[in-house]
Amino acid sequence: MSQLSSGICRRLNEAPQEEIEQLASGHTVQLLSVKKVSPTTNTTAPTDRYRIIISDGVHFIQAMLATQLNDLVTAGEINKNTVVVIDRLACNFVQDKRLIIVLDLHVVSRDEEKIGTPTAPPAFQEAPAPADAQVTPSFVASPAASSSMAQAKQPQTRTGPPGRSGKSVYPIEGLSPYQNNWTIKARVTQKSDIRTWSNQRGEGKLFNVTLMDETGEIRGTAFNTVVDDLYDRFEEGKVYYISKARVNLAKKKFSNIQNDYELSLEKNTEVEECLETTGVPMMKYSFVPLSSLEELQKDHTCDVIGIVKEVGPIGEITSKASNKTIPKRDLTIVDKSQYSVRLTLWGKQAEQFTADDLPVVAFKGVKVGDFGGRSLSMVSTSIMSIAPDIEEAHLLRGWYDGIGSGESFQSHSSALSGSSFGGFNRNEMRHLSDVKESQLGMSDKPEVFSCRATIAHIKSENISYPACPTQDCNKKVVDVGDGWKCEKCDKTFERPEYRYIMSMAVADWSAQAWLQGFNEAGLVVFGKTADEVHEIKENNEAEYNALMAQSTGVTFNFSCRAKQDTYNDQTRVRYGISKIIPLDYREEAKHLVELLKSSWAK
DNA sequence: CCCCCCCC
Repeated sequence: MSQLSSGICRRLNEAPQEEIEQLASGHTVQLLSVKKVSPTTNTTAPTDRYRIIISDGVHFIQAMLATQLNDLVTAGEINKNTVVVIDRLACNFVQDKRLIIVLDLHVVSRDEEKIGTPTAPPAFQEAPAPADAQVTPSFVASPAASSSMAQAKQPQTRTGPPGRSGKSVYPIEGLSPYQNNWTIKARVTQKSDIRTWSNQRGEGKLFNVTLMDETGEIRGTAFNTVVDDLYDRFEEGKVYYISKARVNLAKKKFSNIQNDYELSLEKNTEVEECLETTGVPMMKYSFVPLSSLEELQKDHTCDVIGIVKEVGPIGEITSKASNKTIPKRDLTIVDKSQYSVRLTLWGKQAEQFTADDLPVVAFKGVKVGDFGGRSLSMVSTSIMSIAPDIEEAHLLRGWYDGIGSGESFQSHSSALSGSSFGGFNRNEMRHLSDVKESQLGMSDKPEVFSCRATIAHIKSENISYPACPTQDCNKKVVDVGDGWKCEKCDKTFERPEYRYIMSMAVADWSAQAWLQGFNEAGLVVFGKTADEVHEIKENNEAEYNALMAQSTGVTFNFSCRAKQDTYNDQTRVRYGISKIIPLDYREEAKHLVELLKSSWAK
């Protein structure tokens, strides 16, 4: 049985803030409960938050799990009765309540019984709240109800750690709207240009910064006169103490920063450069190989690192929406996965990019597009770093200068890959009922979708046609007695080459649909050439029927093209097979495991 | 209070 750090819960419940954060590390506690906090009413679907109850065997207290630890819950690493060591925590004071946030922990043991019979610690009276406080928040208040609390004044009695008088440095991960007396120490990883806007609600100007510390990232925005005050104070890459900014709920739709909140930099916001920058990381990347870009959904963001193999000329486009002209420049980057992808720079970055010495460039938060299969584009929150001093960059440099420069690179637009050119995209799988209900293909242009379905029936009367054997002709040829004539090639051949043209009913759990398949589909379904099957059909009806029977009931992954078609004044959608892939059960199982681990499974 | 991120 584990030895718990008895007494720690009572101390966490009573100690003043500056002591709590020093109490933080090394205490062994048992989790009596790990529960998701009921979602807030806002519609932006913030990250899940977990409330935990920690016990030292004598007393128990409530705390919150930092969202960066959510994976521990979803992966089943921690749950009821898990014994853990708290490595780091933070404490928020919300008027007379304290909110403990566990920032880091590690598991000591699982499958324990509840240790001891812990009780709630004796009531403890915090320093009295100021008289102008109006709201008494519950333990975890809804962020929607937070604006009045964010204004609540708090006693300023803290002394803080050495290095900065009167201020304790607060982790970005722990920031919330419930408290306004904090100072973060953060690196500016990205600073936008000053942007102006004008709409029915008014006009103005703004800029954004992305701030990062060891615990997380947050976006900060300044408007109008604050732009004049602060824009020149921030320099990308430098570290600042920042305090007295307002913490608002982030509208996650508009940014890929991993934080439910964002900062509004205001008139009285304090910004002070910090030269002591140890422990403040330069940048956090999560690189994806260029080969796997097609697994990402269009419009999602990702981090990539590559060699800039080609620098396109500076160009200009005219935005359809705003009618503005914007400079652009396309780069082609390649990586170890032996793929290449086009990446577009905009504006100043497009104009100023000159590197022609095949540099390593890292990109954070670039947007995935589907032009040419897959493409990448810088957006305002993206960060480009030329020849960054990180391990991945050095490895890539070494690989390219050694063997990479001699390799050839696959582009996403090749017929073999790329979702918009007949590739199968697991992340954009549709159910057949959904395909039909959403009237895919009813618009002017064809639309593609992927699905998994089982062959229920193959129209067996006519599955192939006699085709011209000329490479890439494929036209139907006619029997002219002494041979087979192709009108297009104006040639007569001794024998045609049969090609599949088949119509088959497929079904998934939701619906059935008729799919049209051509030669490639037939080869996969029957495992024989159309010539061979034609031969069987002519000579052995029983064998032909057996082949048809054995080819039904088989499941495939498909990628299809839905297209409108008018025949006899009737317009309907036809689904063409652009790719048919036999199931790889190892691959399917791997995907299911990933699905079980994801928040979807909850 | 923005939130557009463009084009082919």
